[in-house]
Amino acid sequence: MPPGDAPHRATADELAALDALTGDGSWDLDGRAIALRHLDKVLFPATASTKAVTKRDLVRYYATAGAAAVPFLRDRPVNVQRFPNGVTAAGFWQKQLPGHAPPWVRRWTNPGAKPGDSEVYAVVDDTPTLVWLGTQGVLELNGWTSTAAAPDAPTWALIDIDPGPETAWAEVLLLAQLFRRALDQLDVRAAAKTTGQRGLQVWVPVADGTSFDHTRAWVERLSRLVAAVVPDLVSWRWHVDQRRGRARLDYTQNARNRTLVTPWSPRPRPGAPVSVPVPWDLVDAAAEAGGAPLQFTVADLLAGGAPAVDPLTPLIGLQQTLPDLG
DNA sequence: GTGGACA
DNA sequence: TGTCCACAACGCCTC
DNA sequence: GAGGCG
Repeated sequence: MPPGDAPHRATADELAALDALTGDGSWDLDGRAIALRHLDKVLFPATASTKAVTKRDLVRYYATAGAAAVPFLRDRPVNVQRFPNGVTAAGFWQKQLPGHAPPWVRRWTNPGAKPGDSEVYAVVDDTPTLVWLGTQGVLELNGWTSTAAAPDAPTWALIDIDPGPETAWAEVLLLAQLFRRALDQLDVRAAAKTTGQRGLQVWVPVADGTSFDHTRAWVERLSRLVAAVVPDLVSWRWHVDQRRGRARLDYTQNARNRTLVTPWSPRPRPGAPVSVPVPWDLVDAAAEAGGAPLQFTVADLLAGGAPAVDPLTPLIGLQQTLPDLG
């Protein structure tokens, strides 16, 4: 699929065919035949506030959310977290694409792989590939920050607000707002997304050719400026037990083959939370409400409960030079 | 979820 | 034939 | 250099 083309979103007919499948079968999605088994297997058990999510639900989610998620994955190697027996059983990371993947899954060979390293990565260029990963029990996708064409050149600078055990959600929101204020003053465009857990991230699009050394140093610098405003909320200690429960602003993810969870990826946690881009006005509203939750689940999104606007998609490919921070 | 290495 | 097993690993930091 | 950290 050429870059810029809208990825496929499952049609009503395709979804009806998925619902009608009993037992093992093959599902035709956008011209690709996807083998499906154990569709009623529970991958996320029910919680007090959520219903169980089955493999059929997950496939349906990927088939519909692919239209939003694939633009963030396209042309990038992907690292995945797999839970073939559901989120309550042991899972594992996978980088190397198994040889039995369908031939239409795009492959990228890492020229920087050392002996013993993963060499062949999947590239999620279309919705059927995403759905196939779902059939393999992929419950979290981590796309590279750089592209297959230029693996040493990030396209995003990533700000990761990682709360400690003593960090309140309202404080996470405050930190995000402080980043936003700083970015506004610098005339830098960026958008936030939930992580599906307790943190928030701010993604900053950067111009082609920017280096990881540059994005990492820039995010560290900006994070230290923000932390100086609220020194009691942030710790710069390396060891967890020396952070006194405070938040960490983790700039070190800005490196080759270091990844953060992809927008619209589920998280392998009870309730099937999803990492969702959120407009700044939603961050502000949650903060003004004293720390109202900003949490979206697979079930919420299947029911059409996403924010009305995805503020991150319009930033894809924005050629932005990071300003000098003095 | 799947294939490969063993018994 | 069945059962066990693998399926990631970089840069930063402290000691 | 080893090991924690994410």
